[in-house]
Amino acid sequence: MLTRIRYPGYFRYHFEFRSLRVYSSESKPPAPRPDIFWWNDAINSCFRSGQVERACQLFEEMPHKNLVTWNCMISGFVKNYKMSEAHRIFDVMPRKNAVSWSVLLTGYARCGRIEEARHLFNRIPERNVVCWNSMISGYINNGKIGKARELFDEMPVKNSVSWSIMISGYLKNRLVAEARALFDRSYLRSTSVYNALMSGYVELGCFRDAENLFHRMTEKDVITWNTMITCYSRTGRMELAECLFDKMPEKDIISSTAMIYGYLQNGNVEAARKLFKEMPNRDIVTWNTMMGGYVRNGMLEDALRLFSEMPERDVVSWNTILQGYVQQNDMVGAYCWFEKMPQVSETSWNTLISGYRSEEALVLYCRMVKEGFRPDQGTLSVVLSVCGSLVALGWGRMVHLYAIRAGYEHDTLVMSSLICLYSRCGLIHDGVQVFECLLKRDAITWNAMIATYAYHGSAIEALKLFEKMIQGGFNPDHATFLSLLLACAHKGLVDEGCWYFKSMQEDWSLVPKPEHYSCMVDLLGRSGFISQAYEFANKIPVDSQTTAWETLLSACRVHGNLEFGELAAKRVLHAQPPDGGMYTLLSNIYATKGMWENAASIRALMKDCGAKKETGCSWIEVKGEMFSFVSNDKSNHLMEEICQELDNLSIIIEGFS
DNA sequence: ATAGGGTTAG
Repeated sequence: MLTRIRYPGYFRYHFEFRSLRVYSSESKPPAPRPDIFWWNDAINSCFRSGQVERACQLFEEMPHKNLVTWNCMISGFVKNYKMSEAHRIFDVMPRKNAVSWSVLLTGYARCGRIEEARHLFNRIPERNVVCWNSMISGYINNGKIGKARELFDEMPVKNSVSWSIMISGYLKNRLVAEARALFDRSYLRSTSVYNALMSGYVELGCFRDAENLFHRMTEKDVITWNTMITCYSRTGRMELAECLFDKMPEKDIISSTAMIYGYLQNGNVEAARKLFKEMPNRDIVTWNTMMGGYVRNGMLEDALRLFSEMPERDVVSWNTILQGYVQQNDMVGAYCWFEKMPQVSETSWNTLISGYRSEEALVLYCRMVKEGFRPDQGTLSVVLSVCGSLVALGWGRMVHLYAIRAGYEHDTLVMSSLICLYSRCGLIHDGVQVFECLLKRDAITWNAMIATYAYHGSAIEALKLFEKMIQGGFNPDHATFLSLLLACAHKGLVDEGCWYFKSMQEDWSLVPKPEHYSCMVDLLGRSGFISQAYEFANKIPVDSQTTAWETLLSACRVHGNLEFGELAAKRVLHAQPPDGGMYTLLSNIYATKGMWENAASIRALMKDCGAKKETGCSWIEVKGEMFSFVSNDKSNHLMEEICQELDNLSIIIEGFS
């Protein structure tokens, strides 16, 4: 039950919204003549909503300007990525203070022009703490942690913000030991310094450290509580999140949104919906969270309803719905939606491309470049994974070259996708080479390499690499354990698999997802532990059980287990639409037991409900062109030669075995 | 009251 909730963020937003409405009208400011504060406020509002021209117009019109007015102009231009205008104002302003310098400096740092920022810093006549903090933060955001530390040690007076910046800087670079050491010798420990360390721990997956810190803190503010709630909700531990949520003295919009996110992540749509409805005020992120949850839970209709109800939408809202269409495999719908979007971002393109598992994805990628968008890490990663599922090695290598040229040679996301591509194409060694050459690694790259070994049946290599990952101080996540379980399943390492399944929960506080349970069903089923596998399948939330039952059914087929085979089949065949492959499996189980009548009746049933076994299809890329083949397909004019070559290959392969 | 640095939700 929610009691009083305060939503300061909302009120601020609402106020800004009303201000915008007033200032965006073409009419002159109302009488009596507004004072200088009014003008400055108006200029800020215009800049915040991207109305740069209007802000300049007000600046020209205002009768008297003060130092703050000039600083507002610099800040406004910086916010709108207009550095040359910002610098021009800075040059011509009659008087400057520390604010003027630090605003401009921060602007340059945010554009990646860190040298220019440093040049400005050197010229500041009287530097205060904020100037120093701005420069240090600039270095950190540009990946220069060493420079940041140098300056940090040099600065004559530090405040608690300085410590926060430096500690979270180390954590952004995964340097946990350095962050901890700095925290230990920090003499100014405000709540926000604790918060910086705690949120860094959460970000890196050091949940135990975050928890310990949380319990040690005597003065907690809203951010402290929210950070810990986020930690629990991201890791699916909703009972703990609920406990904190109920206990915290003052909830805000962020607390509720974090809870909603957690509920949705766990598929608990009802709890999320309830909380969402109870919230007296929402800002736009809350709506997007709720919508994203609907989409992830396959409820596009509900997401669309919310989309139409929400008072204001941003590009994330549009992208979320786009993701919904893509997830439902409705690419016609996705494309129509994409065309309707008032504004698209790189993410929109990436989402659309990711939906196409065919050459169309590559065509779209070309169009994206042609329309002036710069492929980012997400794009390259998506395109590489499409190449992977097409086993289009030629295309993949081309994208690899582009990635190097565009400066993504050491990007962990892009390189991980490349490793996966090579893995899909069977070139494990090429993947290893990419992995070895990386300047830095993260959980994603480790996962990619572990998955490679897992998929190729090199279970021992996968498990060894996992050990190295842990020794390197990286925290495994859901994907890591999925690969490990898969590796164990392939090799029939039942004990090891069970051990990892336990460890992921007990040592790493990860709540298994349906796919982990499915993997356990596979692991146990393949090795003939059919009844244990059955128990695992029953632990999966009903909506996500189907795959597990399919897995169990095929295990029953292998081990000729009729009793559980029928049980599993019953569950699978309830699923819509009817799946021909499953009927075939069950019928085969009957057949191997000599129960021909049952087998025949299943075949008849299959015919009745119109289920067909999906036709198998394979394809190959030759010199950039894709050729696909289905059974009994004679359309390729080289079919005779192809069959001849296949015969030759079969002879060679048999010679090996 | 209006301008600058850090930590929390998609």
